[in-house]
Amino acid sequence: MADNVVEQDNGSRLQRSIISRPTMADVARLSGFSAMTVSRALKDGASVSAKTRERILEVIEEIGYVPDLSAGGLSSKRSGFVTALVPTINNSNFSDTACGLTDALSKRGLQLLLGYTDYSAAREEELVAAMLRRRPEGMILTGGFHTPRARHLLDSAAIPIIETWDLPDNPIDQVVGFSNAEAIGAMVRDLTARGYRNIGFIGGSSKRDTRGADRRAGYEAAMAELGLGEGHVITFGTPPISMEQGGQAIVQMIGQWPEVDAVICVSDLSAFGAIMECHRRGWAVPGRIAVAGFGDFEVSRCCWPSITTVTVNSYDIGRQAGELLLATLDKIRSGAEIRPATQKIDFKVVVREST
Amino acid sequence: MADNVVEQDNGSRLQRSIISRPTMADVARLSGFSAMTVSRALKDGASVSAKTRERILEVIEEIGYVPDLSAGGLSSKRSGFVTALVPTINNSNFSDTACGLTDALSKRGLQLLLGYTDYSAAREEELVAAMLRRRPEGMILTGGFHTPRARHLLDSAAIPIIETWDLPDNPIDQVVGFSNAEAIGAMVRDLTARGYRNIGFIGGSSKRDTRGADRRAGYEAAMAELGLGEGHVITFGTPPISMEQGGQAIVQMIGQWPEVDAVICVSDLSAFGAIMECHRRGWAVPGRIAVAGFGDFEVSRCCWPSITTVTVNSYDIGRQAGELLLATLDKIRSGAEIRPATQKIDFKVVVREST
DNA sequence: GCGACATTTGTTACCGGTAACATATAGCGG
DNA sequence: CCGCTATATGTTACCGGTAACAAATGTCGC
Repeated sequence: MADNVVEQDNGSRLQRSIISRPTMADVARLSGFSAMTVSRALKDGASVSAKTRERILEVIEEIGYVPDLSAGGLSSKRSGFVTALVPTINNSNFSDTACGLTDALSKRGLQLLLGYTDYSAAREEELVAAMLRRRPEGMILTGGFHTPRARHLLDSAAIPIIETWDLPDNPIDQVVGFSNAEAIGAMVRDLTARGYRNIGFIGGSSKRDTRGADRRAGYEAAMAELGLGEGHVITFGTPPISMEQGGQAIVQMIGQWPEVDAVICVSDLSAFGAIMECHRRGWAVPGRIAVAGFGDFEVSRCCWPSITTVTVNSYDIGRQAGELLLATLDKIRSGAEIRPATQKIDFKVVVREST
Repeated sequence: MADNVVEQDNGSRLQRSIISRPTMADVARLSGFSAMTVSRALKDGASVSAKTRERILEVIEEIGYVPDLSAGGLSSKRSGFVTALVPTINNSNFSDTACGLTDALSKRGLQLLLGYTDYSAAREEELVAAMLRRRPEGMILTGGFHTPRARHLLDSAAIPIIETWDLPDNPIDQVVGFSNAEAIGAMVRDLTARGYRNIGFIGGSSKRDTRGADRRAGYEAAMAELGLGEGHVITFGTPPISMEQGGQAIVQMIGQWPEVDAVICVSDLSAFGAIMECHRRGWAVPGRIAVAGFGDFEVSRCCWPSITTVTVNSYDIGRQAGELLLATLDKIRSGAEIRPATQKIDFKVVVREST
């Protein structure tokens, strides 16, 4: 695919505007007030007469002044943003969480700066270091596993940290999450109650996806607890989880353990891939084999058969984390006592056609 | 769902560290060098003796100094980041573009700051304003439609702007995209070549998704050109496009025009929803009706029947936009002439089982 | 019309770095 | 061992705002 480059003729915007952008001093000079008054006019709640503010805003509009937040932040020691790190942005669970965060934080004028770690603790470490250089007022992380250096950086950052989507054994600070192991345990119990006895599990082979690993552990624990044997686990490659992996895994599962009558997949995406592969091969779902997923993705609601899954209010994880962060910032400012706490988020097994 | 709050007992990290973070001056004092030398030690390519740098890095490590980029940027007039605005992050097309951008930009140490507009020009305007206050070195936009105020802000920003995923009639600056109308035209021709004659189109009713509107226009143009009549269009609600909407739309399509033998959907997501609804109702795809989508999402490759679609290298849009931005920044710095250009990205109709 | 107080505006210093220029030190050929 | 150049380091000013305090102006009751 050779690229097709077409010249345009709209002049050169950039060369026209070599002159540097107007600053607050320019506004001050042109309006006849001091820079400080201009600064106040832009901040609501400051004491500036209506007339003055009006005049200043006029000048601002006229010369197209745009305040520089990094200069302001340098002086006021408030950067005005919060960082969130998620494994991947292309996953409705995490993007919903990001939306919840944005909504909660924007109420107080805080911006969200998003980074994605690609499920890699090393990249998380890099991002933590890179983000801290911009002095976020708080940080939201996904999961409880971090490199020692990342943890050290976070520990000395002196800003509120919230870990989400998990219940870490040794939390840094605050937590908004749930137990992935328990959630899968609930799914195992639900399948058992419906009469399935030979329940398998399909998940990633890597430990990079720690929530995936927790889910597998939850499966194994529940199987043992219910006296259903050691279980049958098929693993596939590294995250992010793909649909295709689910398809391959279920073929392997049935090949290896034909007696398996139900499979729990680490994610709806792999469950979907598994179900589609079953269609292709003429294996009825749930007649020949039942399939359940995790995460309540849109595809599970919409596909046929619709997929039994564990639903978690992803948006709410973000919203609650955002609100907790705001509350913590308030406490820091007011000098109130900060008590690290864990907010547990509820999950629920949603039974659909696939089981 | 009541939230379950559990107190923890890990001490209060935040209250311990009220003391302000170390600055470059602290490093300077402790290492016995001047702040400027510390600054140079942290910048590669600067003339600092190996011994000095080593000593300085030692101190930095010891006291946990983290440089403040906003202070540095204020002085050097280089913020070190670029902003990209996408309609939504929860769409593999745009998130792939974001990955391509990240990869291209990180080669030169630029960070990507992502914002999502929710397909709203008003929110785009807000984001443009908010982002410009942080002085990005460039900005990547999705599509060519912006509010007048957003356009004005961008025009006076004096930074390179790249519009993507579209070929705007009146571009701001540089463009990396393709014609959505042409792409759908190619799909109409492909279906025609396969013998389909009554081709319908399913898309959003809102103009917010301008790429969606372009695709519809491309459909209508191609139908007229091929003498296939005015076509049959069913619209559903506002973006983001959901799978469910596709399911509802195809039922309406068949109800209204039973003679339709093929449907093009504005996105693979709605195509998928449509196909699943057909399954449910026992309408064979493509026997009773053929269904095509747009965007080559994973679900189309994996589902059964797999979905005929238009594939665009989303990652490459990002990568190329990133590289173009870097090249433009170089030109600005070297004073070379900047010629706004449009880089056309290729698209391709991928025929699969659903047609 | 005066003093007490509230409101509005100005001044100065500083946030934490880096550019630009000045100066000190090292390396090196003759 | 000198003088020249290259390299290493220091000094000063400034980037664009805001905090903190000072000063001026306005308001109001008596």
